[in-house]
Amino acid sequence: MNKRITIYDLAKTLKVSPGTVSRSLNNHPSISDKTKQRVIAKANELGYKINKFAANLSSQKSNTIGVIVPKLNSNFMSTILAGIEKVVNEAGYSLIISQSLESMEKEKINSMTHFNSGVDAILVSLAYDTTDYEHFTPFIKHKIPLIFLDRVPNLPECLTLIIDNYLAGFEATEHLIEQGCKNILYIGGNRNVYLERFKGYKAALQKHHLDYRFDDLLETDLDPKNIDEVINYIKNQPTPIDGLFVASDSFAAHCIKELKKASFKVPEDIKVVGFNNDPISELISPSLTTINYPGYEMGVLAGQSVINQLKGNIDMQATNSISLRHELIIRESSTIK
Amino acid sequence: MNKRITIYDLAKTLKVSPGTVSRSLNNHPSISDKTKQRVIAKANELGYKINKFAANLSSQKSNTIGVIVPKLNSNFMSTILAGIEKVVNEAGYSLIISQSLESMEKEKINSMTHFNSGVDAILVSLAYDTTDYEHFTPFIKHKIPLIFLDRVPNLPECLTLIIDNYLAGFEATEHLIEQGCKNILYIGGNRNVYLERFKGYKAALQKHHLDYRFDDLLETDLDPKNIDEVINYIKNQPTPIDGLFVASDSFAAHCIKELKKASFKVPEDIKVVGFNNDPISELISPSLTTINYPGYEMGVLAGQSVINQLKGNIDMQATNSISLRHELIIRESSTIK
DNA sequence: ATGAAAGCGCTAACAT
DNA sequence: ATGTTAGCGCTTTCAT
Repeated sequence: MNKRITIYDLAKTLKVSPGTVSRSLNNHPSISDKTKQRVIAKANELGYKINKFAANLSSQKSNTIGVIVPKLNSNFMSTILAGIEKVVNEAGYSLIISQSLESMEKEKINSMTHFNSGVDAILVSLAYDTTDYEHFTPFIKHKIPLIFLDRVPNLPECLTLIIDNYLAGFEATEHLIEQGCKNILYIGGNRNVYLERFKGYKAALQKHHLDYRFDDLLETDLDPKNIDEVINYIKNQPTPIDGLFVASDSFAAHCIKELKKASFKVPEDIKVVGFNNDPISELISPSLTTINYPGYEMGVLAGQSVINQLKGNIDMQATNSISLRHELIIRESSTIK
Repeated sequence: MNKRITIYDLAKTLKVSPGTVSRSLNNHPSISDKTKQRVIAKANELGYKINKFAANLSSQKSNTIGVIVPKLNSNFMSTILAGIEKVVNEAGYSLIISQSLESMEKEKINSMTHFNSGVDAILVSLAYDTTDYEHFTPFIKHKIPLIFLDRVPNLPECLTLIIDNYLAGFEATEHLIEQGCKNILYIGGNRNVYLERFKGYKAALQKHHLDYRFDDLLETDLDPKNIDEVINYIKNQPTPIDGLFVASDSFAAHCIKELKKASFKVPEDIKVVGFNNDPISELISPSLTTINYPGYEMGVLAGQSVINQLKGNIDMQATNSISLRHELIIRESSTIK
């Protein structure tokens, strides 16, 4: 194995100083074009490869951005990640991705790891579980850009990217009401984004003088294995439920499937609205009315924001919370022709 | 800002050498328990944090594993990634993930980046586009573990994780034949895994003395926007097509939807088999017969393999290709009760 | 069991 | 425009 070429080797063969080599390779303005060419040519010739370990140590930067998401294998999250990766990759950064698996403990460990690895910035979508934010203070103290997306905390120091979950929940619910539903059930969590959606749901019902319905049972984690409980609950209501606002498309799709099995007709007996505009929503039948959540755009925006902060392009003090536009997409599951 | 504590600070306050501190922190056997305790206690007290940049430079390892996938936002890939992340995270490694966006050029750049960043190992699923593998030779030359999954090249030096796409294609097609299909169309690519599936399809038809059908048109990249071409093709066949083997569930779901719109009956007129066992497959109606592709398991196995190689646990010379078990899952889209 | 010290390869401040 | 040099903070070999 031919040993690795360093800038010292280049310096020696080119009869210049290591500093000149370093600057040439980094396209430093104070080096003459001629020298730069020479250095670069020789570097290619000898197959020089930078040693990032040394560069990182010296500059105390890693050109690396950390990401912590609840889970990788969800259409929504992987779409966001795709957007982030595209933007930061183009800007010359790499992404270190870890998942909290919805556990605050793991989130803590992951953020420690990221901090220790010396990420230049970090993007986080919180675990469902997360109740305190102590584990992010190292980033804040060291002025490492910290951006939250989708599932965000109340930390005034950080940029957060969200949609208006409250309003989205309100619109979804009001749409059901407008379609004639009188007895609408919310299925989803009651924290963070889910809490906001729930609040929007309640507000819409109140506005229209309807009772809201929520059962602990239905603070499901939206895992398909809990579908039976939900269906049983629906079956056993004295006043029949005629509308469902489900906080995720995937779970909504499972609901529709099981409701059909249980001989409910969707949308005739029960109208359903989901959330996210997951690809699944337009493929099931009836196709699912849902809230479009611009995940890819959010990822792109997150990427751009973090790059801006790293480049010092923008004074982020001003904007510390950006809300993306959502949209109600009306399909068959909530409308009768 | 209180400046960062180093091992020198610890050494000074503890009146030991930096070497002792370093060894204590790394749980080196030749340090007495007592000293270790003292060092660790003081480290916690002063809030010592390791500087990975320095540690990496010194040890020339990063505790980092690179991953290149065609795209992040596919259910299949993100499921694999979830499996990988879980395993390597537990083993103390971080994942640097990048996407080639199905372009060999970007794959090249990404692999250079990973190489330069000093990843300890790299996992790759090839771009559809990739025809040569030069860009992986640096890893091989430097004996950096290189593992391919799903979309793999013919490189005898590397471990590859796959399923038997040929056999899966064969079984999917033979299942359609057994259900009475005489005129079966393949929809998918004709490279790499898709080529294998296509070959399996052809073999099944040959075995049963049927003609195979394949049109350039239908070397679609399985993007929903191409669905119209496919449907038109099907409509315009002199002998009606009665079976569809589609190389992805998501595209199969779109096919079914559009076929229904065009008043074809699935499965009565046309039977359909997909590929992957995407969550979508059991939610559409009719539910989709498909090949179960154990993505999460493949991710876990990839993670374990790479950890084993890094720890030198296993002699991987012997096994350089592992094939996971797939499974035909028969649902409504291909069977008439 | 511990200490001393030589790197690891690059960056950047300072000097020329 | 280029050279010099002092780190960056840790690991690890060699000595004790």
